Amino acid sequence: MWHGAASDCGLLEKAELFRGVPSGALAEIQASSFRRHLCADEALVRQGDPAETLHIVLSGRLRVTQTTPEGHQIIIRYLGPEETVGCTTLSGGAYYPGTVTAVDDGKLLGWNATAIRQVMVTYPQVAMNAVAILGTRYVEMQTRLRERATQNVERRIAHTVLRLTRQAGRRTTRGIEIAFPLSRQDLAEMAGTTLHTVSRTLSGWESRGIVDSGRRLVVVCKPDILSSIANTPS
Amino acid sequence: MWHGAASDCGLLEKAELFRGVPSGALAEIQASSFRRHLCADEALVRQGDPAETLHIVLSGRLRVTQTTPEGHQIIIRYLGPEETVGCTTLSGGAYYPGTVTAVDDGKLLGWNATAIRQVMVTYPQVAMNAVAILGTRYVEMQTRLRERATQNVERRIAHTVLRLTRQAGRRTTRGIEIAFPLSRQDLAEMAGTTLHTVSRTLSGWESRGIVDSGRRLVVVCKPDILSSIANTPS
DNA sequence: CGGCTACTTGACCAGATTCAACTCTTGTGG
DNA sequence: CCACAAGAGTTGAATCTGGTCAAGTAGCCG
Repeated sequence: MWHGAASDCGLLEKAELFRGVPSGALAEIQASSFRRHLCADEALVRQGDPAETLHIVLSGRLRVTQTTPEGHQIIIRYLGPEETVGCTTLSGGAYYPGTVTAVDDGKLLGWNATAIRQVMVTYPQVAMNAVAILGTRYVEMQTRLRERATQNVERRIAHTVLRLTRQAGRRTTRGIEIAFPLSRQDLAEMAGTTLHTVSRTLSGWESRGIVDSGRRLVVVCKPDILSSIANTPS
Repeated sequence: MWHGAASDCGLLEKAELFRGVPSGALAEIQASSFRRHLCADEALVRQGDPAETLHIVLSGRLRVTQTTPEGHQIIIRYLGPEETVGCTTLSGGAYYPGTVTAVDDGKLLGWNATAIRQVMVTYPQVAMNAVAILGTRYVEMQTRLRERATQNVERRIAHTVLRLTRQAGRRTTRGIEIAFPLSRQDLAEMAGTTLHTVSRTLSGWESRGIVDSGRRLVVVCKPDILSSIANTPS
């Protein structure tokens, strides 16, 4: 669907950062960009490095993580095609707050900090889009923080899985499948729990026929029941 | 210090949203604004209402909260002078994700959605500032989420208190005092715990001479020891 | 003084983490 | 092609942090 669909012109027009920008401008913007290929498990930016580039995803999927000094890791989010990587560069932060790693092989388009900031000043629509992107992510984080503070593990895992189906769900005969490799550990780092608890919870759901999961795979068979779990007060 | 210092001209020049904007532009921007007074405990915007206005704080302090359908509340942040209220309006969200209430009496300047979006398009610096503000808050939320996921209660409370001293700390003879009324419940809603646990924790610190707290009051006597608590792996 | 709100503290309990042992997949190299 | 190592997942048992319940004290305002 996404893969290979991007011809050489029109790479930018669908990107969330460049929506609504006139195509003449897009050509000029693209002229200042560079291409980047990324293999699975390769890091694009590292936590703590100076924030010097911004990328948009053309194909593939990336994972954004943060690691504490003690070595605990959490997953901030996954990014797919059309999305923006390295927002810190947009907002003028000095260092990347997290690490971005490829989950699949993928292609990206990149700009350095000064180039993209110049683009924002020249084309206000890009700046407006940037505001919208960051605003959305900010609210998303608020929601997750609230979930973490007020819900028990099962509900949080349910929410996490549902969010992922919305973001990267693929219809199959068995149900909605999360379209990239996702381990118990990954889910745990998103929901703020341990892989053991995730495993137990998925096992429970599996015995009730709500999900069908395997090695690095989750398929939601009964999304409605999962939503009701996600929304039932503990 | 802040109170009353703002004369009629130059209200905007210090606001985080309008930094670096030429003063001619500021006058024009201010012309499209309206004033608003707010009494303690009065709500400025309500969670779920259409996002129609943006404000900046001239004086006083505000609290941003989110409430779940079940009635659990969390505190997203406190806002003081120069800060921006209702960022959702900037980023084009349809509804306010949280409720903003006055902690003290205060004065604000407001714009409606179309006016402020027009300002951003006309003066790219404002849009750039908006990107910076949202970027900072986004990273802040990431940090809190990570804390919530990886640290025990005591560390989280310590971090919360330290953040508040940085944001609204006032030097006194006893130590650094948080300069607005702050109950155990408030701290609990920020650190993601219960007022009981906050109370117990503060009692413990008090007996060690680290803090000195009373009814809706927290004074940090030994900030260095508190930092070490905040940064010691559990 | 009485009523209200904020705060404190003890006892108990439970959800979730930790520890530990084991199984199932998958991929690799002899 | 099979063996085996490494990675991923499962599950039971013990433990414990922090929440819940309950009862009481202290400060504030009309």
